[in-house]
Amino acid sequence: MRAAPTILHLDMDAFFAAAEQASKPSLRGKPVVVGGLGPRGVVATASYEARRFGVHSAMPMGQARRLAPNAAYLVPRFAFYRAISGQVMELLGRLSPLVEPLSLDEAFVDLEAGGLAEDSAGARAVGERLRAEILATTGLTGSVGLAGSKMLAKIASEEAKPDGLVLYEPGTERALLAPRSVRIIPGVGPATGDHLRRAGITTVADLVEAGEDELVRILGRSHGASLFRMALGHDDRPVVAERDAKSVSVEDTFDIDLHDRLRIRLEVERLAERCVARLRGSGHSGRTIVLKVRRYDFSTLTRSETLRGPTDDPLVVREAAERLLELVDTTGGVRLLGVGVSGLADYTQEDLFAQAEAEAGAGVGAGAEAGAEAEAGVGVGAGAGVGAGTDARAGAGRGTVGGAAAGPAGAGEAVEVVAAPGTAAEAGGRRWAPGHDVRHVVLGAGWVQGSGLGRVTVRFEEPGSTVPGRVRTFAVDDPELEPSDPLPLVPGGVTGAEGAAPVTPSGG
DNA sequence: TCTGGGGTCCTAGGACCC
DNA sequence: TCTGGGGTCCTAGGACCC
Repeated sequence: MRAAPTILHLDMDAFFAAAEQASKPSLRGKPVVVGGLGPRGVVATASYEARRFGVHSAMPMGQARRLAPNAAYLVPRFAFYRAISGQVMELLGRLSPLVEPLSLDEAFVDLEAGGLAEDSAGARAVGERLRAEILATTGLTGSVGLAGSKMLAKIASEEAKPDGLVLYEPGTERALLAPRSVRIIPGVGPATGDHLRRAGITTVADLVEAGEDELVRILGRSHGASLFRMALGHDDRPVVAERDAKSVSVEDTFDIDLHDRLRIRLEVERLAERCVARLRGSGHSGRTIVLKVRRYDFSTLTRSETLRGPTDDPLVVREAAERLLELVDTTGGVRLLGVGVSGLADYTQEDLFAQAEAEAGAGVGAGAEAGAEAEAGVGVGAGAGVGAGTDARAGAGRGTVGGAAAGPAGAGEAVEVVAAPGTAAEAGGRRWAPGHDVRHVVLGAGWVQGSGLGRVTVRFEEPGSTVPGRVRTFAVDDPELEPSDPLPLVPGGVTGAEGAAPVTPSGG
């Protein structure tokens, strides 16, 4: 705990959805939902307009579509978000050497370590200036919480949303927390919340009254003790700039459950290769290989194997994953497979044991780098591409509706951005995923509004314009249309497409 | 149209060791 | 011929977070 509110928590507002609205003028002020569009997709972020319909993060996409049928549904563009995140983190880095990113859109900053603020007034000024800089640099809004501890700073930023700043004076913590639900404390989720409720504890004041011994009895040593401290407003966790990664993993949920044992094995091999590519990309090796299987009934199990020493050899990881698969009964079907590596060594080291084993096992590791590029840029990510090939497509594609084919969106215009659920029309290896950027030889920059039935519908507009652009439909194999990189949100800004020449938005 | 993907931390039992 | 007490490693599962 510190005497001045010099721990800052920044949380960008509806980040993915806001980034999409900033880059697509026709979506501003409209409900936008970003997430997996497949039959098993979930919502990653809903814009505030979509939240009014009851749509929220982690909700199954099908449910979101029922609640907000006229919202725009987009696939996430991670490379784009990462670029914006980089700009924001850069601004935070100017405030203090101690910046702790929690995700692409969230971070703690220790203002005391930065020497920029030593009292409430100073901290507030820094926070407001930061918000202005973020808006000017990215075109997006973020909310700021300031307090004497991480927990309170985070609660403050939540309270500040959207587009606000809240500062809690040190000393007020207990009174402030007392009437709130136990769920406001980070680390208290649905299960712990239920557990406590059954014990008659629903508010933070109840936690304090219950006392540490009682909480330890209910929740266990570690959780109980830390929860009691939090309830009192005691939290002296430091802002930590760099934390070493502890594990690397990849997983895929399949559009349709997998039954064929050979196919399952093939997918495990592919996942192992992707996992190693990521492991190597981060400069690590690891000792423990983990296979994750989610069955048809959503029950999830893991099997792991620890090697004698760390490895980053694709063949070693793949063979371990295959051995682990042999331990799992997959009758009934599999909806998810995952491969992970933990017990990371913080440097890539040649592992003699693993090498020897590999050499003994089979012709040494060719085919290794294969999956290496998989991660990069593209950002189509999220489950797409998984079911490719054999899996059935759900239903016939409802083609994009161009109801709004021309002109500015009048009030009430539905922004229909829909392809056949879970699909992105594909032609010549090109995927027209909803929301992704394209360029037309004649008409210029635009984005995919939807696709299906051999057609792709594009709205031609750029971040800088103030009115929605016009919509045109093309054949998916139209040679004049090609995928392109994101345009900067503000003139001269970053695009997420390294090396791409920034294009100044029209009218800028 | 029920439930993503990438992480972290904690618990608990058994093996093993001193 | 009924019991030890830690500490550490490994495995499996679960809660939680964004």
